[in-house]
Amino acid sequence: MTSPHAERLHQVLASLPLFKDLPPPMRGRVEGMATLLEAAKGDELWHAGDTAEHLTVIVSGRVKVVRHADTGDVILEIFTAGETVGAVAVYNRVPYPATAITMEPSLLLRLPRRDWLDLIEHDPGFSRGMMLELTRLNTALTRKLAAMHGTRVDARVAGLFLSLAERMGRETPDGTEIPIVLSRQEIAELVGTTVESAIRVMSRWNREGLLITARDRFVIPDRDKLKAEANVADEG
Amino acid sequence: MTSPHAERLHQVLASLPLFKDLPPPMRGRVEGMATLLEAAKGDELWHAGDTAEHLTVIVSGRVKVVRHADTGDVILEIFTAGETVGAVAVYNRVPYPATAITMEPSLLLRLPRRDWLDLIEHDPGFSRGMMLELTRLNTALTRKLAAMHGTRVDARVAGLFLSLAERMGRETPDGTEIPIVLSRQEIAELVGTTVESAIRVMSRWNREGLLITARDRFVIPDRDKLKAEANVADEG
DNA sequence: GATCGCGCATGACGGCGGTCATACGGCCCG
DNA sequence: CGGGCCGTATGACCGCCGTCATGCGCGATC
Repeated sequence: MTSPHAERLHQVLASLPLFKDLPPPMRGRVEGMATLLEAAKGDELWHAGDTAEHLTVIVSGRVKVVRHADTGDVILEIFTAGETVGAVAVYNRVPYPATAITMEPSLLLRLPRRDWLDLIEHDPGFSRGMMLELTRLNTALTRKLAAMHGTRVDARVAGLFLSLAERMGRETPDGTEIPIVLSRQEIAELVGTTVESAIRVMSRWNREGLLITARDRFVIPDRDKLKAEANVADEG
Repeated sequence: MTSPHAERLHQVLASLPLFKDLPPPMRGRVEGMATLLEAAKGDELWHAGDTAEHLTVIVSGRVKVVRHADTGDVILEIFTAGETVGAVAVYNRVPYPATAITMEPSLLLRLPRRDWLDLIEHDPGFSRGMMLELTRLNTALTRKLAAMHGTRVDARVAGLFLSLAERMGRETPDGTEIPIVLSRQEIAELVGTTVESAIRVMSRWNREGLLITARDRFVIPDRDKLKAEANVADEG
């Protein structure tokens, strides 16, 4: 029973906020049901249309959820460590409405649908957690939808990085640092434009020192200047 | 106790799918908690940012949920009789993320938050209904988000009316009839464009007989032709 | 009936950004 | 080491559509 895998699972469950407050006996049962999955960068966790049989929790790494459109793909949301992915589809046993792809080497916890439902039914904290997840996703989607429409590409990209700075930024002497790798292609899909347009904006800001692209991170020297850039287009 | 209002409430609850399968004693309790509200066309049920204290169920009429953007408003969704509005916000006691406005004279049922939560907790059908509502909204939003982005205005408008035809269309000898009044302004907000662009598309289709605007309804003589119009732009 | 307001319609203009083409550096792999 | 692939970068073109302006028809209000 103390295989390397089981041992690791035990540690993981103890570290995840979602599980660590669970009463020990219940957590023991979860250990018997869940499985760990290592994924390389770019792996497809599932494809739009697949049936949802497992709840996925991100232990480490990042996962993007992409919706295919005829004119190109759109990244709906980026999820990071500690968050769950695809909860809506799993709960209703509905085909996934979008595709999930890892953006880095990631460690994932997968919990069979039925066991998760049990958990929800017996632990009020779990169902509350799911509702919270749902509302967050919902408001994020509505905000994105509203931002998408009239606003210019510059403004949308600026908004993207400002929200990233808020969610995972770290203050340094040089400015706000966003420790994340994001290809121009992904930036484009996040704000709903083409690669070329994304590149144009990013390289211009690189020249002007507004937003610097480093090897493994982005740096915003002056957040207010970037915010100004976003607002210029707003007042249309 | 049998005031006109109470009498009417009794009838309404018996007719609403959401309540009519409730065990009679429970339904009796609901009658004591809920209130009816008549709203004229254009009334604001609530504004984005308001705290959500009541669940709203549409008895008759239609309600649009609008998100304000600096460049103009976006209609996120249109709800019709039998559907609930704002469930997410009410459940989590979170400020409404968007504004709700009636599109016609409407009759609304309002249920205090706490009573609704009680209902959910004691009637499994209710919680299941809410989850369904949530997923529907979620998938609708993601679809809209994907459609919004590259596609041309023509295609988006065509998509709008095709989905309307599916949701509330009736077949007649003249084609598919959509019994709904929708101003050009509202069409524009639904597909995320300006009034002028919406007008241009609509009047062109009127001339060409693709989509006819009547006094109180729209008519699609040939659904396939409209679908073709939507696809022309797709293959970008 | 005169006036106002609102929704609908149409034209002119200009710019943002999508499309196409080309180029360059880094990395993997034979 | 040379070749192919991918991500990044930059320029040219042009078309969709957002913006502004103007006009018309209809219902409402006095």
